[in-house]
Amino acid sequence: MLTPVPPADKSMEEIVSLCKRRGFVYPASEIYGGIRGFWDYGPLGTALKNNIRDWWWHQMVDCPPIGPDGDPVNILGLDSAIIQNPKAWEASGHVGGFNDPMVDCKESKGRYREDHVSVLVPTDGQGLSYAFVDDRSAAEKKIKRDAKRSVEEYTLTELPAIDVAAYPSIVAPEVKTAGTLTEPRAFNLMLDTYPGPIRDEDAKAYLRPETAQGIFLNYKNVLDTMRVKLPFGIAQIGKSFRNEVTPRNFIFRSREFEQMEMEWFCPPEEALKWYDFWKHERMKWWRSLGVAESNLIFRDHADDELAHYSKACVDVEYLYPFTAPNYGELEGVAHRGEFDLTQHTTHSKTKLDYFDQDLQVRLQKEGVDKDEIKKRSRYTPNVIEPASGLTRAVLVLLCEAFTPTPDRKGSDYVMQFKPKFAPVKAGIFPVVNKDGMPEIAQKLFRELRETMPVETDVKQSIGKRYARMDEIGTPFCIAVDGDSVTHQTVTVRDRDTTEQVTIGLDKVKAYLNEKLDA
RNA sequence: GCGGGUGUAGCUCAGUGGUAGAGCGUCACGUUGCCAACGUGAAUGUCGAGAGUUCGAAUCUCUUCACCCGCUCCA
Repeated sequence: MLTPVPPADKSMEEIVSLCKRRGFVYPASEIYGGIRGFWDYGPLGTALKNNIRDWWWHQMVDCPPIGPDGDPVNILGLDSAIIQNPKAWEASGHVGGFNDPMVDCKESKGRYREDHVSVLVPTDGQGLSYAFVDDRSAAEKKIKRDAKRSVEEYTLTELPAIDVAAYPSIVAPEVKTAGTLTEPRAFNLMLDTYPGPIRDEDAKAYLRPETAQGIFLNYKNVLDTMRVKLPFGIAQIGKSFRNEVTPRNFIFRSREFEQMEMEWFCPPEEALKWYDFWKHERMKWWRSLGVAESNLIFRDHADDELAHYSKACVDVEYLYPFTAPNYGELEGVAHRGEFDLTQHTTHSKTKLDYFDQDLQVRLQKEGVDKDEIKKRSRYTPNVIEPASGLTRAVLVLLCEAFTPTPDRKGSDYVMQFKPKFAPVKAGIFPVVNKDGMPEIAQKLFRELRETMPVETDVKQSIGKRYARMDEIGTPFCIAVDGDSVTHQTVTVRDRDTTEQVTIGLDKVKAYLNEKLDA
């Protein structure tokens, strides 16, 4: 068995190079020089991604876990459009909140949101102005010390109200000299597009920055058409797009990526229970991918870190080679309260509440007052959202599986994917390309490929063929030898131990199926 | 966005102004009896892109693009 390698000792450069060399991930539009923040998934990367995606869907939608009270949970699938009515993004807060113009300071290298910067401007218009973000006293000190004037002679103005032409006379926060601020630049976090044959500003629409909103937009449809009761979930997997300021770290932060999100709708008083439930279910799921426990942690968000919509949030984090010894974000489980449904109710003028008939009946039995029942049985559900990156999951499995093998003669790397997620499940090789062996291998190959991705190869030495399979993480290699001809047996080689077992030719399929199911 | 680094074959890299290279990988043929064996042969490059200097540029200059590291940002 191979010794596990700590993520900090793995080289991203080697991982990226192996991904290219073996067809996992290519730089997007490489022949044109690439494009920042975009990546293409090659044949093996696509297979790996699909395997992870299918497992998520299987565990989330088709065969979800039993809930905290011992009842089966109900989650429905959805595939909403990438482009929605732009008003949806105003309601969600993405249009208003993330188009903030930023100013840079050439001196301090600081970057500030324009609307966060305040400026003390001399009321008489003579001399320099002094800017600050939080620390007004620092600006006042500069006034006394450098301008040698009284603070009373200045008027407080917000930076957005100041003309760019006046910037040269502004002393930026944290610096002493004036004129170091650049003009404000808009950072559009959403990519936009113009549906329709004519480019018309009024037709501007956005590529979704998250799949979640498509779920909220269809909450009422699902409720009206699918005979569901609270609590229930809606799950969706799909592409999202964000204008990341700095795409970095291979496929970790890219401008086009794929998400797996589930919105869990529940009565407000149950929200914390479900938050806790999904938090731990999600961690279980990540472990089920074959990720070592020690490489995964929870990180609870501090209150001041919480997004505008969120009441509580925890990240599942992974020990990426490029963040080590720190962990980096992988999945967020957020308690979104009723924020989203309320926002969309307000903006769309469509009721997105829930009439709880079970509660109505229960309250009637308890003899609760009629008006009280009416009031309490109609409410806006709370939402718990486990949201993870599918493309980040691919990255995690690539990093986790990547194992340099200096001890293994000739072989450089083994990708230790759990068999369930390996792009190729088995290689079928005649030990030599003669004496009836290739024919048997070909027959076995044709039989296995009916149900699973397998490869066969008759060229070159057997060792070389094993090593090639190791590098793409194929868990099993089946060698057809002389005994296959005389006794109808083959040997199955384990990728991680290189140990071999001899089994009957007719047992191969069952043997592999058992291992792949684990 | 800032600072630093890098860009030459699929991968790793050598090549500092004068004919485009190596190792590995890939392919073909031979060999083969379980771990990148061996032999012979072959293909593969607009030297990231564009412009300039020069008789001549992978090499010098400028611009640009991409990647890496550190800041910054990250609903």
